[in-house]
Amino acid sequence: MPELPEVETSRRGISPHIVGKVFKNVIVRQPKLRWPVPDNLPALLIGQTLQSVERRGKYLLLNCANGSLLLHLGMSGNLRITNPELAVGKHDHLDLVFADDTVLRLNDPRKFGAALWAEQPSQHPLLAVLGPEPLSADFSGEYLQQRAGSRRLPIKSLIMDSHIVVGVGNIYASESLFLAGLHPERPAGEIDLMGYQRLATAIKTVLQKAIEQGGTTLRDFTNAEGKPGYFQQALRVYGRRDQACIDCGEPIQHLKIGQRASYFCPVCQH
DNA sequence: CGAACGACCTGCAGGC
DNA sequence: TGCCTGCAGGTCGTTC
Repeated sequence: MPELPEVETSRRGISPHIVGKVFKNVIVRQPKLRWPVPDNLPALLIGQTLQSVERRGKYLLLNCANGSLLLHLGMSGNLRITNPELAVGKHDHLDLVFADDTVLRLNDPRKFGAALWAEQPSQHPLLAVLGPEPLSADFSGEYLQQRAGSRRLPIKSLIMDSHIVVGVGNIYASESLFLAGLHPERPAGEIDLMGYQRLATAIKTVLQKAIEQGGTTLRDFTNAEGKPGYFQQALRVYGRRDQACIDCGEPIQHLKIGQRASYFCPVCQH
């Protein structure tokens, strides 16, 4: 489910229900996620007040006075607000129960997600190495060009590297490159400053728009809502193999780049 | 150092 | 209906 807009949407969705409340119970049903869920997580959280919910890249930080719970949703993770009466389903791995019986529940079929503890989140090894937030002023064409140096890596792989910039997943990478008119296989070191400025702007535009749309995702999310989401209208290339380019009519092409499906217009992108 | 690739895990669609 | 293959929003760790 999640790229940055989906994680941000989750953050905004859960915050009002849980911030300021006291952890009453922590139920770990499946500790084997991407990394083991710490044994002492209940002891760390119970009795603490949740002070705020922040996002860093695709991580959510549930901040308490004694440290932060880091949540990552992997490929298939989902958070929702529920209550102790509602039946526990398959892949409901973690429940955070608050004093008023509000429950924040993590469901993650593929178990690529994570629930970790950090006393100082910014120092945590997974967070300390992350690149800038794409919507911040730190992220610019100049920055991208500087990080690209003379690397031969395909540009799509570069912008999906969280050490370079966080939050650009497989869908939005294809979409951003289309907006910027850049071929996804272009070696990063070959792109000039103007190209990088277009790309940085495109990434910001695509992510911002997706957040505004509520970060709708591909299958599940839209079905549950019963509405056509952001993607049906707004995806310009992703998943549109052999369909006409919205700008020039040429069939959208499909490639594997770094093991990931990539979509682009061979006429509009160079 | 950079680049490529396997690994983690489940569910689903499509072909036979 | 059932079996098999390939594919899916992420990203770390290993190898060359």
